[in-house]
Amino acid sequence: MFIIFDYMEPVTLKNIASELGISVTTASKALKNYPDVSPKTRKAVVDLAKKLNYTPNSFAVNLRTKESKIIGLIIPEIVHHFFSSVINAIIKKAEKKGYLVITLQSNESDKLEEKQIDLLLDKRVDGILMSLSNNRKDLSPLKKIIESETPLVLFDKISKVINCSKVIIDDRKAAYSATKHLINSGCKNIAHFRGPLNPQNSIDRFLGYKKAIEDYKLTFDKSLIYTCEKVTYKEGYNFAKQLHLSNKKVDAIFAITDLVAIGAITYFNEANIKIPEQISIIGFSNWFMASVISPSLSTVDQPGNEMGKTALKLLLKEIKATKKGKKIEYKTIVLPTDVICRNSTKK
Amino acid sequence: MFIIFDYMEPVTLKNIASELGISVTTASKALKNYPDVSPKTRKAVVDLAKKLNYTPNSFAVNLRTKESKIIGLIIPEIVHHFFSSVINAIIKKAEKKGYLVITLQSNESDKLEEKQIDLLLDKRVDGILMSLSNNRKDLSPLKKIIESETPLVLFDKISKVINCSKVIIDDRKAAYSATKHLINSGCKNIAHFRGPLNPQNSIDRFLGYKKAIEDYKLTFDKSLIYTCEKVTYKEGYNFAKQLHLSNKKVDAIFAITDLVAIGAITYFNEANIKIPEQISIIGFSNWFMASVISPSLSTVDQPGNEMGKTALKLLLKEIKATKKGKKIEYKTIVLPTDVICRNSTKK
DNA sequence: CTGAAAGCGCTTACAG
DNA sequence: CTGAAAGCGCTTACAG
Repeated sequence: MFIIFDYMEPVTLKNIASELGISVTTASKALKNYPDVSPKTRKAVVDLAKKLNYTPNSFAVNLRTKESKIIGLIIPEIVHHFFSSVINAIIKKAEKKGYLVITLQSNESDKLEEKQIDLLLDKRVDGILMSLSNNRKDLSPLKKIIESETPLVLFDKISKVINCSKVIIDDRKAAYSATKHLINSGCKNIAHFRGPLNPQNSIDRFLGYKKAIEDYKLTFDKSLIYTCEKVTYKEGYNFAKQLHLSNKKVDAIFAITDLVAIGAITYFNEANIKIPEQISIIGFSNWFMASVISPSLSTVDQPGNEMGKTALKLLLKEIKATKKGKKIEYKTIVLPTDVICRNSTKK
Repeated sequence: MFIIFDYMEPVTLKNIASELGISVTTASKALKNYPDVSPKTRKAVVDLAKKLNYTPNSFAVNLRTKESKIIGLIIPEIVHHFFSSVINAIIKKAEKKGYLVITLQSNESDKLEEKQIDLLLDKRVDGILMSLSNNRKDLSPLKKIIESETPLVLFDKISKVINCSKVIIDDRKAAYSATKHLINSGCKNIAHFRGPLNPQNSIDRFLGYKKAIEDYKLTFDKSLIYTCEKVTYKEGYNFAKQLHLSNKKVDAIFAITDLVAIGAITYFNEANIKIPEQISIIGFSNWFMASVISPSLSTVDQPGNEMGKTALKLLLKEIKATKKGKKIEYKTIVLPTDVICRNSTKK
């Protein structure tokens, strides 16, 4: 045969068909294992396809099947151990299931988050996974996703009023356990470095803290609540300093996040305040660093991997159901957390 | 008018055209600002498109234009501060330029890496950005990318023999500076916790270390070289212990990575060895944690953000050139690094 | 200024 | 078992 393919042009079904003197239809069916193709023809097609390194043009496949085989993921920040491990789990599992993942980072900006939702919808991703930015108040962008019939699963930072599947931890309970751990170890005046006022997350952790204080007959003292706007290391450091210089009687801190807790630890180390003898500190997330800082940080383990996996599993199920035109029933899955005792709290 | 669109069906150009009684061609041109459309028609189309929330079907656009507007990114590990910040920069900048990013993680497995290359090529991404896994020896998968005419830019962990653009730091020089910093502060017996034997990165850092030792007339001692297979915290910890128990005369360590350095710091802290008085430690990367650990870790700043931005910039340029059928000239960009002096080394 | 037509590369219902 | 035809939803060269 003297048919030569320009090696730059990708091989198409048409090439294969004409090379073999058969129709595009048959070539397509042969490669897709349709039963109504003779073994001989099938073999010829498969062999030639392999020889020419044929791969179906995904643009054409997408257009025909109306599926992108892409999942969109929007998170507030990648450079954050918890989210890194969530992404990780999602990407890995998606790949196994034949999906690729487009990741976008809202940077805690609700405007950007909205644009990113539009980008993903325009791209016609098969489903969207989101952890909301702290400032999200207007929920219409989320409703837009749902109206577009694109399956949506929220995880970690969710909105209770949006009607979709969710994967979360019980922040209130987890914060309760963390505070209880401090109380059980003998602490009586426990400060809380909380997160911003809006996100459900930080509200729940605050409420869990408060509940524990009250249940165990300690006095809730509003002046021991410090509100981190950005939830940074720096804020942890500064509030620790502020607390110290205020001369308030405090023997423990429950911080919204390990990062904030580590900021506090750094300050107290510098100020020569002994942890946990003079002040106990417990964080939240079980970031890798928590085990490495000195003293090592007691914290609440937040299962990032598990959360990513679970969220993706739910999403894929909904994608499948949607494709079949089935009604989706939304689930909210609550993953368990553990308090991890290290050296920043007393035994 | 009584034409009603099923609200579930996405709006197409055809819908708009028939609603307005014009052709699809004209509707398309109107939205794409072709000059040969009357202002009146244009306005009608644009208004209706807006009213109906029309967005072009990207599958169709992709198929027509043969562009996916997606960039593929393969890195060894996401949960790693340096790569997180690279991803970050890439995603942000890509978004601004109208591209979305599919991220894949090779997990240091060359087999997986190959599969992922195929996935991205099958997806017909417009370009690929890669940082190679440590085990990459067979370069044919990379050549496959190049043969497919998909622009490829390697960053950080590259292969010198592959003919494509690259963004790197001068690892040898950076390691030289780090070692020199130890020497200048009075250290004479400097151990090196190096990376695996294969990756160029770890070879170069080793060579930079060795060069500095020799230039400054210290004796290079092979027994002071410890090779991390996985470049983990644990290895840093264990080698520090091994080194300590060996009773070798050593007053400094240059570690391939902050993570390894922090492992070492943790061991020495536990063993009550004073840093930097008894042993100085310098790391590599300037991971966030380096500034927070105690003592804070001197290190080499590796500009992740800059690297991500630069790599993407090069890639987009090549994508544009390829589209125009222009010849690409490959560049290798070397980004500057700095030694950051903190408290784990003497002044 | 407008539109008919071709075509991107597939998939699949249908006819034979 | 095979293939002609329609169609997914766009874009664009071309004719008028």
